[in-house]
Amino acid sequence: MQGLSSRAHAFSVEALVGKTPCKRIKAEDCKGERVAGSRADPGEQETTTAACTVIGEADELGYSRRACCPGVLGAISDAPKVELSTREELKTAEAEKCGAGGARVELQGSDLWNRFHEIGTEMIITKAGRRMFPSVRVKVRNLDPFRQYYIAMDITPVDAKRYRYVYHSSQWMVAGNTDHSCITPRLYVHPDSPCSGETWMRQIISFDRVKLTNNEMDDKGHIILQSMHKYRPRVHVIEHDPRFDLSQIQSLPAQGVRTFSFPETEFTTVTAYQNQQITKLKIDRNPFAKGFRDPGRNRGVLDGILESYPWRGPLSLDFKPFALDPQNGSCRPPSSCGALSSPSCSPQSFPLGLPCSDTCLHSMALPLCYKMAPPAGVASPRPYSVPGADRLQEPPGVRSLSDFSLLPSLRGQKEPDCRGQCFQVSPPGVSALRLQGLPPPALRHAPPPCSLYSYSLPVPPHLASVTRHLKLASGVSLTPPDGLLSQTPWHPAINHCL
Amino acid sequence: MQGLSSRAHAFSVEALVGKTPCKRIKAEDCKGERVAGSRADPGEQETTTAACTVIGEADELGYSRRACCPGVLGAISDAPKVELSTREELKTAEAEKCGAGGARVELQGSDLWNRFHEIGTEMIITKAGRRMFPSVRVKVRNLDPFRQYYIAMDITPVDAKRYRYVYHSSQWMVAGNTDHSCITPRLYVHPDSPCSGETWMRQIISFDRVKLTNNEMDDKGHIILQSMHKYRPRVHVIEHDPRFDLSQIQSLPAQGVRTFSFPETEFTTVTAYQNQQITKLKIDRNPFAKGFRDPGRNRGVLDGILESYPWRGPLSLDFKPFALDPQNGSCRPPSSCGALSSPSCSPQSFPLGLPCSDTCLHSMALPLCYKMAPPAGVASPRPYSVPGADRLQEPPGVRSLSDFSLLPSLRGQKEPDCRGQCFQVSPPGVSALRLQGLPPPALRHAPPPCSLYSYSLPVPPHLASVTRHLKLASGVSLTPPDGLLSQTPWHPAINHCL
DNA sequence: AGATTCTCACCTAGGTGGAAATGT
DNA sequence: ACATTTCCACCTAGGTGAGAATCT
Repeated sequence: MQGLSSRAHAFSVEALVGKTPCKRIKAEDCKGERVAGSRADPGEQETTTAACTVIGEADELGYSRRACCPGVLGAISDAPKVELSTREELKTAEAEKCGAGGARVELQGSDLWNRFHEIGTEMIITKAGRRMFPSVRVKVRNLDPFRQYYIAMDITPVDAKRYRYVYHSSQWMVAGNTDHSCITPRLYVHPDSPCSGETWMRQIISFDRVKLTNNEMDDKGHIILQSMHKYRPRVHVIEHDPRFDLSQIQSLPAQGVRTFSFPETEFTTVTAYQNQQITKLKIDRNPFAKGFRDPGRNRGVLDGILESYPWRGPLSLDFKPFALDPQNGSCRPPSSCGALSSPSCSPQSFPLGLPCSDTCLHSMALPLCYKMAPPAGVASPRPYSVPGADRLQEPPGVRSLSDFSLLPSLRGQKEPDCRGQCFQVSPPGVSALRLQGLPPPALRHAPPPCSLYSYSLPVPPHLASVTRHLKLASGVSLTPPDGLLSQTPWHPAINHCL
Repeated sequence: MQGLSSRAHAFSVEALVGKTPCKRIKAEDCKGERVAGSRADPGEQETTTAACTVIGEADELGYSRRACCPGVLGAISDAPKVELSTREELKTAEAEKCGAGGARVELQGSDLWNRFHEIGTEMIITKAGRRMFPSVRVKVRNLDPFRQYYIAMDITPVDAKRYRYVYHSSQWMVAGNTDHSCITPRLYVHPDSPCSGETWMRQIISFDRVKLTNNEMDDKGHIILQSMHKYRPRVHVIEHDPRFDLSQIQSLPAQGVRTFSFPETEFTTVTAYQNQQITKLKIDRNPFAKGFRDPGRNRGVLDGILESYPWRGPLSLDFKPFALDPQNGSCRPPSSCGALSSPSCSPQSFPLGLPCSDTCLHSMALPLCYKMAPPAGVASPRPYSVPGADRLQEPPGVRSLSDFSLLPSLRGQKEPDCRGQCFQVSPPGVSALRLQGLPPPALRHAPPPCSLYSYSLPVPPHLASVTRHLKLASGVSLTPPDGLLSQTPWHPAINHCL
């Protein structure tokens, strides 16, 4: 708890008691203003949720025709409201097919979105721009493999209300009205655009790099939102008409656009987190917030040394072959590995039995592998995160070996969007390759399931630095502590004494 | 010198004596095999060099028709040879116009390329893939603004020889023959492709993220080369025919391709640097090798403390508004600032008069500005590096205010290629914005030339860690040293005592 | 003996929430 | 009172050459 903001800590007591599902104002239908669309129907797709709004195909009215006042396009405060069902029900909702043979978009990571949604998702907005967490990731189906498409995202207001968080009751309350009508929502075109339907469908399309800002004068292309308002992202699939140059596309064309939104991606914009449960979940799941996870905070040097000690003897954890889902802050075994642990957890969460963030182990099942020297031929490639790696339940046929028959071409990676798939987990080339449909041979040729890459146990930098520079200053090599800290402490060659 | 490899140090003595221009085997003309092309003519374009080879326009023979044996396409060992002239002469060479109204490609950073070329450029290749340094960056002119183009790069053998570096004479000698004819060179398509001529021409097109590998089984899309061979990169401008889907382009189309190469970008592949002068120049200029620059290496804690002391009193250097050219490892003032220094240099290079890497100050002219609190409205945006920022002599009209009249659209940035311009210097959004042609308001509204963003003086991590964690361990705040180290040591609020 | 691979310390670059400071 | 901004420690991610180990 010490990692949470003192304000939230002081005022949001009720939020801490049990599951206390935040009494949210409302959860809306996906139905937009003048566009055809209907609420998502539950289906069998395990972890995806989609609500569909069609522009262009089912309704020839173009977005751009209404762009004079697009700010309220998504405002659906007067539309029929639907109370959110439980997480389990939402999890099985499925994207409705939009027109015969039309594109189908499935939200990836809906588990995580739903965990936030239950509490009441908040997104920080800053003047400089802040990424979303979770970010919007989708899978698209039913595209024409040979057509070119743009895929884009925007964020529309859920209503015309301003909200205020009441700490005493852990609730968001309406605090006033807002006129969004003069604000043109910015369209974020996915950097891979344009791209063939085949390529889009082969990858997870990620909007990781979208940034939100409250700076109305923003010139960096970020999505401009107002703080303390409710919004929902939308994903647009835009057929590329070769007659027009859409490379500078700034608003949706009048035709050939299919729009999708997902109720669980609704969020409230804030400049500082209001609900402490949100803070906690963000810290637990966002890899970049790892520094705020409980066990590691504010420790002294001695604590650090103790925690860094290789308690399990001369072995280091081998996580590399596991697909790390950065959106979850956790990793999963690529095949049939059993056992337990996560690089997200501090070392002492295992044998020392110290407390670990509540969410940090919940989905983890990693083996404690003994360190093995990586074979020369496969040491360098980093983990290969298969599209849908956070979806263990992905239908196996989705990515058959035949998908890998294409030769890799050197299409420059549009990174580090990683073509939407890996978010700085796999190296750029790996994802580019994936885009091209060719897996590393290590995967094509049945990789040993629990092997072989040494995971760099996060050496607390203070320890490394302290020991290293005490050494430097004194001219004396403090071999034992340095040994404790190195990734391969028993390796005779690593103590470079200066 | 202590940073250099012991082998090079031991054997390459001759290379250390004065300028000793490496007696290179040969420097070749740009003329390729069966394609029209001619050598670059010197011109008035200050720092760019280009040799041009045309495929498609002037010669309808397509690359792909000869792709059965493309490995030797670029082999020009039998072509007329031209001794390289001095750096100054090369600097003024200009890209020849390829056909009436045809594209013109200019190499950016030819200064740096030439410095390497004089010595004999080496590029490390590894199994995992290694970036090039310098990387290929070009500016394209004379495109049809309204047409779509792909821009791609490949690397072709200069000859069919294998080389060996003779340390005693600091020379590369032929060590055997090689048959490249069976190897299809991989085509790296710039990630921004396809793009309108207008957009291509507005940016510097960078191939920063290209990686070279010696792994013939590479599946990550890197360019596969053989070690100890000579190569030269080529840049291709490919007209996009909307009738064909080039999104999976793997080899050059038969028509509509213009190919350019630059003599000074020739290099020899190595797995470890052979010529110590190359090592030194790489370390001096590549920001990622900063850790190997002389002054900072292998210092004790006391040295570090001394060096970190703000000798010029309570002021911190303000570098942020200066365009940092990562390819040069140096920065330049955006306007008329005088004075001197570079973030590449350790602080003590100024008042202490300690030795500094020879190249690290040579082009620098930075003012010592007193720290000013950044105005709230402009603090967040990072420095705005204008295309051609490493070209002070860029014709001013190249980027007039009228270029900035476009509205920024939210085209997702294809980063961190930074659309070729900034290489992780400016934030992605800034470069995206730049792409869209709209500068930050701070620039539109006449920014004070020498102001205002605090540059994070590189606090030696050992010092920060030592003081921080001694504090943590003892519970005592070591205010003075911490004050010395913090970015704003005189600010009362930054000493967070834990 | 020479070429290659591997691990490392040390960088760049930038994404987190906390907490103090600052608006409003 | 509360919203916002700023700065910071602490992360992730990954690009360097050095140097030892290993391969050929």
